[in-house]
Amino acid sequence: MFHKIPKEQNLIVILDDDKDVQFSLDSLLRSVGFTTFIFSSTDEFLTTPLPPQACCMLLDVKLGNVNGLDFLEEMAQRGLTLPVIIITGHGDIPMAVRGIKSGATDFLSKPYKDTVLLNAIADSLEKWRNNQESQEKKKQATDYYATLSQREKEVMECIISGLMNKQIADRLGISLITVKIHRAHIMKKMHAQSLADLVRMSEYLNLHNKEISRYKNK
Amino acid sequence: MFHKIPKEQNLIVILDDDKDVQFSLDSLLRSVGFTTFIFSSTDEFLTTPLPPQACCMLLDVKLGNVNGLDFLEEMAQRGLTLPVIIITGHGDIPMAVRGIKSGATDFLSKPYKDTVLLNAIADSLEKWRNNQESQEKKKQATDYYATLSQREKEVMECIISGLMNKQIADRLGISLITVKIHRAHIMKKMHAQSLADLVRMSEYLNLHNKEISRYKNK
DNA sequence: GGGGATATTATACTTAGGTATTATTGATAG
DNA sequence: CTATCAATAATACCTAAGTATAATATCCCC
Repeated sequence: MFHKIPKEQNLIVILDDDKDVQFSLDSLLRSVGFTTFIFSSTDEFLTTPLPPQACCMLLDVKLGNVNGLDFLEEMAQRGLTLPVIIITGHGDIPMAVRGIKSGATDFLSKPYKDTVLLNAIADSLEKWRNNQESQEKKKQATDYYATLSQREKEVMECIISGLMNKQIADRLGISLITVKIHRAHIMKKMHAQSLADLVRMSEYLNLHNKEISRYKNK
Repeated sequence: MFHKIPKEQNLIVILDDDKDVQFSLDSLLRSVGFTTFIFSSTDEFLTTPLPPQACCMLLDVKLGNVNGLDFLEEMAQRGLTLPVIIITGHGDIPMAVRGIKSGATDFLSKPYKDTVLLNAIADSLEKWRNNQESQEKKKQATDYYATLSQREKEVMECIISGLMNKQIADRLGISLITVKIHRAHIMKKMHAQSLADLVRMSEYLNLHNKEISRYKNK
């Protein structure tokens, strides 16, 4: 199934291997003004670049020989943060529990009313909007961090641990002035206006030793 | 399954208005080494101080004329972070979805096997342990923050916004030296070893203007 | 082999941050 | 009424941080 990638807002991704379901979901969503982006398999979805306007996915539990719930967990592992509404023909409570615990924003069992689906989508949109900001920050922090050299990353870890330049110099076995230069580069590359800024940005990264300062003497 | 239940985490809270259910849950849990703390109503639970060993709650959906799911949401609003396993006699998917979305760690519909419940409790314990650390940090940060005077709180907001002492002095209309003194008091009262520490602690608080520094000139 | 990025260091200077001491004022609790 | 705390401020001193300039060495790519 080929679709031109929509450029509009409010793009709903449909991942379902049943043509009839695809058609009826597509009809409903288009009738209320959404754009759809339809996939029949997880592979098809994963190999297609997703437009940034994508704000919600409708995911079937039964996708050929792929379990939709397994796939949901795989998405999370891949860092795909698109809100997902799970739709299933034969759902039960353990399945619903697993789906929500895996991060789905809703779990709908057929038959359901159109309004229920549309409400679920509205909730997902809300969640999407709320996540956009922190997602953006995380992405930006990650991108900036990627431009740091290895040494700069080491110095940055020390900085956000609360170490003084002198201590950093000792730890890395370099001179004080070198630390200062690295530090200046870090602030510039990370686009941080202040140390407080840098520390908050680092919270979006996965830097480990955040608590060194708590164990240092005095 | 439970090789050893730590004494610090052995208390299961049961909130169910059915005496028979209370008895059977109590028997099962005691047989595997847990201690139980049984309540028949939400009022009874809310008015009784909870021992720190409490690590998990088993919550019935039907509590007289109180809806267990409503109560779960109320608990969250009151800041009660005890992991909750919902148990119900007549559950359906929407109910399960709501329960998990409201923060329950599991949703069990009768009849269920004992092992299912015990597994759910084990998972809750895991969650409880993971939450303990950040809960502790948040509580500590909040407690320390509460000891700050009004002026010190104002200065602290400026500090974590990334403002320099001079800028803080201008903004608050006080002298540079006074800002420095406030700052020293803040670091001491907050038990922060470094500015990075203070910024991270502030993340556990609900201080608003974290992004002032992004808008300052230069 | 030259250009560029990275890493390093030095000197010199400026600004920012932290500490100690002392002191005044106003409010509040005992 | 007095003691304490909060808030303010001045002086003086010291340390930490930041900036500018210049220089050296390595490594990799074209």
